[in-house]
Amino acid sequence: MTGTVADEARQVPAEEAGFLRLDQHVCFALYTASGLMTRIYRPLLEPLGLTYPQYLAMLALWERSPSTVSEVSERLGLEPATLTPLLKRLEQAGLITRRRDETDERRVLIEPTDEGRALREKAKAVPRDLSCAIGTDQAELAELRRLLGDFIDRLKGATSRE
Amino acid sequence: MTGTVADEARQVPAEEAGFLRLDQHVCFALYTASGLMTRIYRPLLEPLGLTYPQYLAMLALWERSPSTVSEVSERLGLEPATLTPLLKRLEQAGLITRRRDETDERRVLIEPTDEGRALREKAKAVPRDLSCAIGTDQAELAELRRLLGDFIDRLKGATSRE
DNA sequence: ATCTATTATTTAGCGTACTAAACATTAGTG
DNA sequence: CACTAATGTTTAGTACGCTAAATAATAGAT
Repeated sequence: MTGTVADEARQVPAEEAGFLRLDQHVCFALYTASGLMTRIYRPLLEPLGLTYPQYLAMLALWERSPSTVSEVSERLGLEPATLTPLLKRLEQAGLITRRRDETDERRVLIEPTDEGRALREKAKAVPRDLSCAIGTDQAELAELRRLLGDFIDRLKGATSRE
Repeated sequence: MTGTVADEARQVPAEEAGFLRLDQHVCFALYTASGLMTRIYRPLLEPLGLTYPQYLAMLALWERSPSTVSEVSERLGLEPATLTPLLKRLEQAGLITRRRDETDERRVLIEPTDEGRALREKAKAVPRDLSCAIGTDQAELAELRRLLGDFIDRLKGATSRE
């Protein structure tokens, strides 16, 4: 089948190159984990009619609305230019409304519709189904969340300074 | 740790809803960390003329080549349909070659060109610059990588069973 | 040898995700 | 009360990333 990795020296000298190995990259582990995560969410979100980023946006809006595009952008760490088409699709689906703030017409206020709010009830099944699907140890999850939180803070520092 | 609950009641009852909070989602932490990571890589990879996924592909090919599209796909956890256009761009840039395997013409073999191999020398600066940029504790990084590895294994199990 | 099933790659269509630049509104200054 | 600067949103253009379906070649069984 794959022939596995027994003959790894097909290309790499290996004495100096350890740090260019894919497996050494934490970023690759994050990239992989994140991709797998959205892949697992897909079938769980499909009955809600949401993609994974759309689900995140609805989570943010269920917690706090109305919100401006900028607020949602800040919360999710996505550029406004990324959110605008996503929000338009949610509006198209009848889950949110977008309207100019009358007191400051630069802003666009985003708010779930009744239908959008009702969806929240169905969404409650998602975290349950998920933790059931991946059968995860709560303590390990908490530890992972803590480490990721610290790491994210560090990354944010690096992006803002650069 | 609810943290900033000051005005949280704009929308959420909060008694039952803890598990729908954005901050409770490990997937969101992964999503955020992964996004920040590629954002930090961007300026480091720009002088190499690579995007972040292209960098991952080159790492895989520097370790082992020639590889088929499927092998790279398997290694990176990306669908062949995602890789084909990415590889075409790398070919366009003169960094790799794509040719049919003459012994099995179903396969396409991918291999770095001389220029692609030469790029590896310049790439050595990237992990250094990165760890410098985010100034991270090695022990903490190793712990994060270990936890992520376990988590990824669990996720892979979940996707294959579904 | 031909038919079928399998494997491998590509195409088509949708939905993020980014940067840079355009556009619109507001706020501050003379 | 124009003028400029700042703020907020959208558009344009490029590059992932997925699923489903189309295409192509091989391997196995009659």
